[in-house]
Amino acid sequence: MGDIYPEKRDRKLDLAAHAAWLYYIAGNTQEEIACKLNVSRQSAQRLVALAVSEKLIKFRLDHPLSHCIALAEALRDKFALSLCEVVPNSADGSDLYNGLGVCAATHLETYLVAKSPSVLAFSSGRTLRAMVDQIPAMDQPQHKIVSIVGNMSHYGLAGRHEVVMHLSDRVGSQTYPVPTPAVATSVEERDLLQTQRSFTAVKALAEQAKVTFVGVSHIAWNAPLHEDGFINEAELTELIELGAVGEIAGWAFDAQGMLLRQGTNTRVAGVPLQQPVQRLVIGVAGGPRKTEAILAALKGQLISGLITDEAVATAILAK
Amino acid sequence: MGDIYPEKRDRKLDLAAHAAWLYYIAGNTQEEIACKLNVSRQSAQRLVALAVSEKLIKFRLDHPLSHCIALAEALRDKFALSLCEVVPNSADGSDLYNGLGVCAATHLETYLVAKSPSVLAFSSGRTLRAMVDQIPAMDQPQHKIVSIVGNMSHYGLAGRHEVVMHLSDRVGSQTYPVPTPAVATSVEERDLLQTQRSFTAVKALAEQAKVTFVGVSHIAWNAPLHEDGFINEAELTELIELGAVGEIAGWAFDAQGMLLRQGTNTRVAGVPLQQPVQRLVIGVAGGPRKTEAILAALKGQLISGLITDEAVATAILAK
DNA sequence: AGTAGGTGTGAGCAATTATTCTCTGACGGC
DNA sequence: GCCGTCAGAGAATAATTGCTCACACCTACT
Repeated sequence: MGDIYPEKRDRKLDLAAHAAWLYYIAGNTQEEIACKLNVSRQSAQRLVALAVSEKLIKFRLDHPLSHCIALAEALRDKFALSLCEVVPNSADGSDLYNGLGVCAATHLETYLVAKSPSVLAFSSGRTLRAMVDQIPAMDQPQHKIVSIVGNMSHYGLAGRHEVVMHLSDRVGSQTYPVPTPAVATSVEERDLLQTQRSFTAVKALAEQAKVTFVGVSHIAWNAPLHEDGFINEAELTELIELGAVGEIAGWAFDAQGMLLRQGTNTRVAGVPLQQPVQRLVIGVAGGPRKTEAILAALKGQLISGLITDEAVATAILAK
Repeated sequence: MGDIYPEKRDRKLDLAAHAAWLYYIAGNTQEEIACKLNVSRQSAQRLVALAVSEKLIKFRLDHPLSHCIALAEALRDKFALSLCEVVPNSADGSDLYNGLGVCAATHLETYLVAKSPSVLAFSSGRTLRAMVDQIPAMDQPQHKIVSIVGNMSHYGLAGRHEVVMHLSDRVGSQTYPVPTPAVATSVEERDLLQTQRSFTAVKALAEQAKVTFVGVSHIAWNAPLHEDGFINEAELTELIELGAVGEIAGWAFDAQGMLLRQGTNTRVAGVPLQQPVQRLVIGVAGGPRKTEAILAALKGQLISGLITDEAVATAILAK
């Protein structure tokens, strides 16, 4: 009688298929299915579950973003992120800042439109600037917008990719910029800057920020930190020799995401990063050059949220 | 500002896609989704529902019988059937009786294995005989097995495709055959037969049957009713001229499924059919020749359940 | 033959999901 | 500019679903 076993199992799978059809395709409830198939409601439930676990019924997401969603969820799982978004790459690779900006902006907006006052913190950079450019004008004076990074170069110029002032222009919130260079010329200068009343206030605010948006940059010969004049060539060389692969808000870290204890990191004038980060810090960054830096930031738990592009997400997951 | 509308809608669809992904593919609960997407639980529910209604998420049944199941459900809907099964056609078209038999037998078995006594009624014919052949031996004396159709030809021979005696042999139930010809030679003979004690008992039982399995046959020059000797050629010709396209348990009906009031129908010696049928009467029939007869039986509400094959189901739905 | 282990079933209950209702805020017409 | 209408969000509630348990049956092993 052994030969009736597989047959019996087949019959059950057929029934399960039928149940799954009725449930997912015809939209019946399990009670209706039970009735139609002449089984108890519990059995109907089991049949549906069986069909799912046996992969008799397949779910397919028919949406342009479906691949990105899958990547985002994979990243979220792998690095225990509170938030992860992956934006599609346009075919020609242009327009990346825009895509990231739009995506990050929608998240930022959810905080901005809230009526209850929040503290929102930001680093600077091209990507965050693209985000701010997507924010429509509004009037939300109840929020506090804090910069966690000095935005002047050594030469006193305002940084090219200033974020917080532009944002506060648009949303009318109180702003707390950090009127110092990103990297002080000496440890002593850094210490001095950090005793300033304005800096301690900013630091206290930043530490209670509901969310912090940060850029993630790579460190190499074309590093933005250098190109934008925040560090000089010698400092950049030193960082590279120390193994730096990326930087967040001026703080350089190695391939494992560990913040360096030497080089310019001894003189960064901004609010320190937590490692591992305890609050919601969303890294917004994309582009193949940044892949290693972003991966490192994730490994080192410097960020708890990530908004990136499809190519980077794919590359990170492939490692 | 009109141009932000479609954008807004897109964003919602993106979100809905994400929610659906998390729900159906990642198996998250709606609360987890709500948390991950930073929306309320209700909104998450709405997003999932939206994704389903917008067909963002597709369900596909990956099962050999999936097409048959879809056909069966379509038939069930169209003709308000309590039960409908469609069995696949084997590539070469052979083996149809077997397929129908196996399928019908599984339904019959569910009644037979029950411990509480039931009355089960049957007509006769090749297809039902194939069903009975699939029933394993068991010992269920509590049931009553009733024939609703006379099973003798005019010449006193037992019908070639006798059902109830074979079934009772296998399951050990009490049997109530109808020891008359299927069609009497005259109205008077029919009336006489129907006053017999044995017939009235059978009729009473049949009318309380939990389920009735009937064959559905076509009426044409190669009609089983004629080939098996239940009616002669003149009677067949008459039926065809009266517009008969099919027959159930000897009762002929036209293309609309209306039982004829003339011809041999005035002399059928079996239990009458209800029209429309109120109880569970399962028609078991397949093969392209029977398509019209089966369709008519459905239209005329002579059966409330159908077990047929894929080709017939497809043909019926195409009409 | 009797019993232990496994498989499947139904009941009841807990968790999840769907629906309904109400409210708020936005838009358009007057 | 004001009011009506209406979409969208949240709360309450109803319905559905999933889980756990206990029991029954069946198998296989002693």
